[in-house]
Amino acid sequence: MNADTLTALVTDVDNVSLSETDRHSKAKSTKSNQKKEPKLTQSERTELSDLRMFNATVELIVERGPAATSLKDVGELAGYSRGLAGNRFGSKDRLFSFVLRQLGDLWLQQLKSAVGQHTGALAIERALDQHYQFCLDAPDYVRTFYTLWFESINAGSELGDIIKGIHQRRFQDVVNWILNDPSIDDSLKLEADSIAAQFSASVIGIVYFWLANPNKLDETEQLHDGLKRSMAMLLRSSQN
Amino acid sequence: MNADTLTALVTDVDNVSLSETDRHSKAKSTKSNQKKEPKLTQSERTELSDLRMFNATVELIVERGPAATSLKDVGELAGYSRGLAGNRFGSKDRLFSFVLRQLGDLWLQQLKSAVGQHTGALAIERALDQHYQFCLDAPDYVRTFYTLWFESINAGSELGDIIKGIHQRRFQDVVNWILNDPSIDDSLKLEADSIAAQFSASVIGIVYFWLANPNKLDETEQLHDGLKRSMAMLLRSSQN
DNA sequence: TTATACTTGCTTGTTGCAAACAAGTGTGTT
DNA sequence: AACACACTTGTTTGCAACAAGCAAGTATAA
Repeated sequence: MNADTLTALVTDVDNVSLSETDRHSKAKSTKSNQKKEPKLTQSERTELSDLRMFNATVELIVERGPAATSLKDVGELAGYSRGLAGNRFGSKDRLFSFVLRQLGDLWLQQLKSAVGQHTGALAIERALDQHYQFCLDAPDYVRTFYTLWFESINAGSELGDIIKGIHQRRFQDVVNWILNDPSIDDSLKLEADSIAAQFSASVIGIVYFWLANPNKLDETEQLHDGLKRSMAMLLRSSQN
Repeated sequence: MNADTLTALVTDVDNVSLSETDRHSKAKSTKSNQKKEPKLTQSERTELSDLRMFNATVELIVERGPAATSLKDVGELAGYSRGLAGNRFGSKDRLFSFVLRQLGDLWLQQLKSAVGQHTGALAIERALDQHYQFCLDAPDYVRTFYTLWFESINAGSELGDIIKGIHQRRFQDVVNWILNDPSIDDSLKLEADSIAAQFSASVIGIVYFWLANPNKLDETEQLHDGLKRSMAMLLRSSQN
């Protein structure tokens, strides 16, 4: 419910970033009010606090990692009491799930629009370009997203399921790009699953590299380009 | 110091696994003793407790993940008091560092011996075969290793440095395989770094897939094979 | 409009647990 | 015996989780 509104708010902004001032102007837009008299409805209040805690969580995860991010700090950095984050989300895990879901939706949506109606190698190229662009435009979001992604491998938490879902949707997109491309040989389409799996794995590997080497943007771009070329090669060849 | 002895102990075993019975027989091998009278030297005692805690940590991490693995549980599962793990290693982070280092050394050593004196695509093929074999032979070790690997991305801990070292060594190996292979074109050797980076990233991605889908061994093998083929293709082509 | 009952966002108090450290006990060592 | 070192036990601190309470928004009726 509120999650949608938050996503809308986030994606509203062209720049794919959301600063404190943005939020303020948004809050004041309902009426021209002075220092203290927001007069927000209840749902607006939760929306605002959700958004603030979302941003606080991203900030803290980028800064210290998820393990060192406490519910107390999230609440207080967001401008509330120590208890709000826990009260709202029930557990640290569910807070992270919330954040991950927001980011995942934003992500898939952006990717989809970047690819458009393209298929085959071209679709893959567009997706990889957008993927790299994301690392430039919203590094905090990408870092938070994949940090949570990687951390939840063995956690047996709710996070794992969400990630599986996101991964599955992404994987299926790639399969469809291959299957729907008329220029790709039928013999290759039989291996669409396998090819998509290889692509997905490589993307994960590249993201890991970027997370571990945030300063090496050149190499990160090279990896994206290299994967583009490898995939193009793969999709061009008709032999087994 | 003791780390070496432990590694020796672990690698001693052909099967690359270390069960409770193994440990027991090892302990008893010093003398034919009854139920209670080990008469171990001090260094043997620490070696034994290190080993037991190593195994306990692996078991708990595989079972619950690192976050839910407490120093208390490690100590007690290893057959000691709640405090030993903390006392020995100082912190949870350093315990994990210890475990990671053991596994990393074992790993690199096995890889190296599997590759032997081969170079180029053949070396890569051998390495990937060994890599997959590891997932079959010692899944708990591999899982623990990479779980810690992934978890420590943003942790700002000692783990990160160890991982960087392991990664660097592995990366350099691949570069050397390419540079030392006479059948590879010089123009490609100029890109050895880039190619090795792509390979490393793909391996990480594949491991991630396996961690997330421990049951999908067929697909995991396919991914290994696919990467082999991609690398062979890449190393055969002389064009840019 | 204003009074009253209800809902809900948010805060504060409390408990249990784990990490970290300090101080102690007992076992090999010289 | 005296020492050193492996190991245990006691204590502190901080966080997650939960519960109870407060305050602000919302609905209904006069």
